[in-house]
Amino acid sequence: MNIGEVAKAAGLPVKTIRYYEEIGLVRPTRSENGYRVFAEADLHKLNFLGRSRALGFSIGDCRALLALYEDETRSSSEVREIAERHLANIEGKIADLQSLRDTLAHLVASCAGDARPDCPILDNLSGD
Amino acid sequence: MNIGEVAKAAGLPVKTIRYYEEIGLVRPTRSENGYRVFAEADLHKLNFLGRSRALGFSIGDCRALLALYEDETRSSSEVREIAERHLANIEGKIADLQSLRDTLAHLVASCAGDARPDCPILDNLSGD
DNA sequence: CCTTGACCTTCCAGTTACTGGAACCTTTAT
DNA sequence: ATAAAGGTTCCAGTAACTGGAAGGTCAAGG
Repeated sequence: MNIGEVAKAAGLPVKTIRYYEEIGLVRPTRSENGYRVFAEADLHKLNFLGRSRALGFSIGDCRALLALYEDETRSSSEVREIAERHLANIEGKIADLQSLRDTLAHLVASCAGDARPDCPILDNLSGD
Repeated sequence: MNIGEVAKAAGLPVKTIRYYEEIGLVRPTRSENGYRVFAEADLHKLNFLGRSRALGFSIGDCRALLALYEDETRSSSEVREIAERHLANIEGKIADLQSLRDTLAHLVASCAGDARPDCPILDNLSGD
């Protein structure tokens, strides 16, 4: 398969796949004309990467997950650890954002949002 | 005030303040030796920026908010619009992260996390 | 007077994970 | 013959800083 075909099949942009090759996540061969040639295994890897990224795993995590996936002697605890760390991370982000949201919601609610210049939002930002 | 002093007062890293000058958010004068000199108004601005950034506003939004803050003829609706857009943005992010979290939590819960290689997390990533 | 240490300066590179674009080559269809 | 569609490489840009190198300035101590 050429890159366009594999991109469509994996649901990833062509550019992204080239980038993944550049950082060593996939290693397509090359045909005589210099075009990348992807095997089924490469497509499988790209699907794996697409799903991992969609779950928010960093490229580093994806690399580790892929290595574990290909390591028959892995222990599931290694995988789980990565996922747990990521989960904790996400929960932290959610908490941060919720706190931001609450603050912002209060500020927005307190602001008339009309033609007058008085604005509790600006008052708050400027230190009350 | 020199940059170190104002940094401490505003609770921002020195590097950040230099960066803010570079992108035109503050315009300290210079003393004869080339050192930046910050007035009270600059400190006030930096505090404003610090609070805005802490609420998650982008630099672009911060610039707009600062301009509105300094514009006596503003209407509070302009401020409120920026805040509302930001709030909606954050709510979108929260929803995305919550969905990720739910998926991840299920996956983590389904994985034994022991010495064996069987792993529902990897199964899921590889397309079941 | 000299040195030491704390500040200050500028400039360059790196971070994350791509994305856009230019310049150019290959293949396929008309 | 040519034009469209697809491929190639390489460079630059994104957001908002952050780290580090090389070097100037200033106040205090011996």
